[in-house]
Amino acid sequence: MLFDTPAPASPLLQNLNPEQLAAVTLPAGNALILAGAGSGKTRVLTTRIAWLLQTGQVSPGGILAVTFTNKAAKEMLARLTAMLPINARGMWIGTFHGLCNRFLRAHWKLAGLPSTFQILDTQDQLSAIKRLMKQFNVDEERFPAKQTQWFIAGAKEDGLRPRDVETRTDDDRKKVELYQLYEEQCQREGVVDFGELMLRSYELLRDNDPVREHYQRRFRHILIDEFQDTNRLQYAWIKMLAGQTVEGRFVPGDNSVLAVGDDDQSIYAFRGARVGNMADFVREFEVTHQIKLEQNYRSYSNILDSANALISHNKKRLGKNLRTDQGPGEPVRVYESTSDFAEAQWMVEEMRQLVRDGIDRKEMAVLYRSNAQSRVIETALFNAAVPYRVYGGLRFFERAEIKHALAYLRLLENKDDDTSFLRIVNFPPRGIGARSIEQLQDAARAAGRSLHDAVAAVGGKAGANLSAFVAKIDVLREQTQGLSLREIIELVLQHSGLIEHYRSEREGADRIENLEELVNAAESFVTQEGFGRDAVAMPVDELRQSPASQGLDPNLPITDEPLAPDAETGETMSPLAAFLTHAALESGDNQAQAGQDAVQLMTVHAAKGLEFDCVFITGMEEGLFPHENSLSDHESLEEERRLMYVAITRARQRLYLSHSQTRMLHGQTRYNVKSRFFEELPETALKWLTPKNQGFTPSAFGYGGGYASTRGGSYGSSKESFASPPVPPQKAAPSHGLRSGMQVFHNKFGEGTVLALEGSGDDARAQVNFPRHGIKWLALSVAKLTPV
DNA sequence: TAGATGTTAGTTTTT
DNA sequence: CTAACATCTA
Repeated sequence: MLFDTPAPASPLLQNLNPEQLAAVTLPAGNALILAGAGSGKTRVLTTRIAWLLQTGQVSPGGILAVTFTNKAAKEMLARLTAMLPINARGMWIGTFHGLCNRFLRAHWKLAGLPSTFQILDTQDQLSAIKRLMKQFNVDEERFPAKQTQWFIAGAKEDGLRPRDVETRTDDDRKKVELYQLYEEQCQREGVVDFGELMLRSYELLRDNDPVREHYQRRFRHILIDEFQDTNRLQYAWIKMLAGQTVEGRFVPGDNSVLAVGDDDQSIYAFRGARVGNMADFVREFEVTHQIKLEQNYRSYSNILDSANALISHNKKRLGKNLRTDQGPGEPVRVYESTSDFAEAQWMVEEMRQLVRDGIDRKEMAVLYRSNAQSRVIETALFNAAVPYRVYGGLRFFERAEIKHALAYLRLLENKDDDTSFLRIVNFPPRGIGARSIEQLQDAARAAGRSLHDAVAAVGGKAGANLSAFVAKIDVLREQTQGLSLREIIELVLQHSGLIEHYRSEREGADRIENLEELVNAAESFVTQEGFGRDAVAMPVDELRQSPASQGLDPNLPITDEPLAPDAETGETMSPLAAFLTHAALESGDNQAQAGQDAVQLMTVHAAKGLEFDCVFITGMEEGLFPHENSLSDHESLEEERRLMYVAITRARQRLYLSHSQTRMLHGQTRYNVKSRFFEELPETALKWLTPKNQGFTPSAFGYGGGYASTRGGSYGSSKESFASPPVPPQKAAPSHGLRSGMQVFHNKFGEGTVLALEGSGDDARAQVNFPRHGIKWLALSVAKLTPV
């Protein structure tokens, strides 16, 4: 046996494999768990917490467990309460942002925030930035608001305030200036964005010794899920809670940090995630225990072998190999189609067969690299009347009508929230146009006040209209005092005129339905167990509670110390404030019609953490997957490979990979070669449904005569080849005579390989990989390319 | 102020 | 090719 662990004494520890058991029962100290896909990571994490509690090593108040998504946090909590009859309230289990919010609600004064601070989501943040840029006459051509937003969010992810950002160019300086102005605006309005929640919490911990020491003493065990996805700031935040930096050197504290992650599943570098945190963690936290969970309980070995072989092409790895006790299972099926249309058509037929073989549609997933690819697939499924569900897109709290209603509610809470003010000042229309608003903004700027407060300074008809609006809000605020959350929302919906407005709109019925759903959401928020956990701050109560009062062993070490200076701020939030927080931090499931047996469509990113019996990975082409923007540098190509690794490991039983010779993109037909990832998969695990290495010959490879499907295996077998699907108009072969995969010669760059072709006639372009000069796009009307 | 028309970009995304 | 956005005209 690998680990010398005592026989499981507790029923908690039964049925754990040796590595899992070792991880669950690790002694105090810092440790890293490398948890492969499908290796029972969540189980280990929750059992670890349960075991710590049950063996009296820690009280619930001493636990800090951090995840990235609300879903993961909820699942952890649910599993934990199923394992142990404990009061989960004292535990800090939640997302980074949820916990930071909780922390800031408790210490708002020390953090320099109003007690009613509101949270800006990404949309709100963008509109706040646009407003700011207009106000300061920033050229939006040179500084697109989106880019400014990206810059600010990126800086915060790295823990940088404006003065910390290095500037080289004038553009940099301008961006930093905007960052500074944005900060001042947010501060004035009493709002914080997602990054700010993290950064403020971090800075308060860093700058306030009593607060930091309190929480350091309190959280004996810190557990972090998906550690490979942490950004610089999140890692720094953890260090703040679990150690000291002495003369620039980090010294781990005496609490225990358990980081769980998988470097091979790091797919969020583009939003600031830093896999390097894993190696840094091992070094800086002087990790003595590293455990690899490599036993996979999800997939058959053909699938795992494919995943292992693929990911072995990455250089930067901590090293890990998944294994399973299940047999080889079915081969990984590979299909080549002539067009994206045909690819979708084939998939629909295949799915129908799977349904006939008794597979639930909800156990089938179609994964693609980018959202744009879903369209063709949706059309094919729709035409074939196959129920499907697309992940992604607007979530409940992001819908316009919901955001409008929330803006009213937010203004009741915080009158200075100008973003909310502007959203609804003329919605529904009440005769307040751009001119009036401009006047108001000028007045507000002059007085250094919020829009709400500056209304009195605007005269004339505009002023009257504005005053009427503000009066309405103020009256609503009065009227809603003491009402229940449900009553507040109902009253606001009525008096805002939103319902009425949507009633007169053609497409309004859905929106009204959603607004009614908002009342329900609030209702269940109040009654459900969710209330009071994530959103409401009650740290003072918790802190003053002794472990004994939580129904635990009174001999446990007391970890709850009296709180730092502004402890008096621990008053419970109003249900409205809590609900608004909830709305901002948890944009709502986007499970529109959950429960229906529908095929699941989503990007590979969205599929992380999920699993399905049958998985189709589509669009396996150079330029798409790996994405063309990732081809130029090694780092991002490795991330693409990890993405493919994530995609493969979603499948339990059956995996399909498909690629198409042509694909409509941006309204033009592109000619693609199959993905390089095919070359990185083990031939023995694959089964080519279409002849391998079929060159690109549009006319020679038609529809219908494709292949005789000879499925075997667990789903029974079917023999018939497909009925010919409708034949779409076939594109003529391109006139330039080039094909993907061809070797060509260029006068300047020399010999190269054609990777992709797009456009036709004068617009035709070719993407060519020149070994000495890299990958280039060349306009065929200009560049002379001769086939070698 | 609103609807109409033009313009432009177009990976991946949770909080 | 679209969808989202911005600008223009009734």
